[in-house]
Amino acid sequence: MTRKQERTGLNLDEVSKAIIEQLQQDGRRSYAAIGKVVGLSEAAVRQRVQRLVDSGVMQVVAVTDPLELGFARQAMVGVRCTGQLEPVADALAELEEIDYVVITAGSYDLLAEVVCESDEALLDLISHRIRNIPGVVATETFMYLKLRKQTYSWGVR
Amino acid sequence: MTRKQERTGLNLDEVSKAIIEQLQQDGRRSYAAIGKVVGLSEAAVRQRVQRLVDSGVMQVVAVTDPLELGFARQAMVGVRCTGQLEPVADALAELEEIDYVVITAGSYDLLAEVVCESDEALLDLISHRIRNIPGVVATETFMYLKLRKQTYSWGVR
DNA sequence: AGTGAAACGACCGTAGA
DNA sequence: TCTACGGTCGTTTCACT
Repeated sequence: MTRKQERTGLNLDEVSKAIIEQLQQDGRRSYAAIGKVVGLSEAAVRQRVQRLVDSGVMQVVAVTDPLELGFARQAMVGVRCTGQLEPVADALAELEEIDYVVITAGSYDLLAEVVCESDEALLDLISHRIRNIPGVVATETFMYLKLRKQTYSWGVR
Repeated sequence: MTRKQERTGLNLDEVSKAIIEQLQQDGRRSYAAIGKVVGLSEAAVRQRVQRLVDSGVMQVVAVTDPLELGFARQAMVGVRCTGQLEPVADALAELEEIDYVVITAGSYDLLAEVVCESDEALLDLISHRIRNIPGVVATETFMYLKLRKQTYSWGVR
């Protein structure tokens, strides 16, 4: 029941939401410490986290700041295509400088976020590798000037 | 020295990269287990992780799947403005349905990613709350049809 | 799904190089 | 910035509900 709810995204209970919230604040917080906050034993918290991860609702991962790692150029690239969109999305997804690919409805067929070391690397990526993908007919690039908000707290708020 | 390198994003050493890689695979992996892989003691790994987090290079957090949590509508919204961009970015950042705000150079001044439960919630957000922000003159919405790639592995690849 | 208890392993502070 | 070490706390397993 709760399994089903978690798998289908409906009505995750308050305790699991509270657990997710704790791990959004600090992914290494101990199960025991979380248990004290949410009112559950350590083992119960661990089992719930396990279920949340196994069912694909949540994962605990390291996220890094591209700027701090020397990736000074970021941009969103809007892509217009002919024909099927999935093969183009797949080709974009294979490029290591692209961390995000989504098929959209709107004046672009796909959006891809790119992370590069330099303008030259960005130019090479967009001009040669992206625009040479079969089916791509046009791209438009939105250079990032300043990232203002980035939160991973979906569904808890 | 290495501190400075980490803070400025230049030449994070191979060991720290390996530690980040381990934590990208599993943010809860123990320091001791990471130490075995990267060839360092538990305490050394702990100290390096601490430094990476303190310096803002990395954080370990829970990330959730909006679809699994019942947020069925996602979109990227391109925003055109008059005047200063920062106040508009700030206003967008305050909206809880918006998880990502970036100031860009291109045919939009800002891009914002929105996560909503339903079409009605999305309409209310865009039509009333976003478009009523002072300085916003136009928006364009790209509804997400399918998320194809999302990676947090910047800088390790 | 949850608790409690005991053995084990991880974490943390500190000292020393 | 690393290792070594001891005390404390967290995790794991299991029996039980």
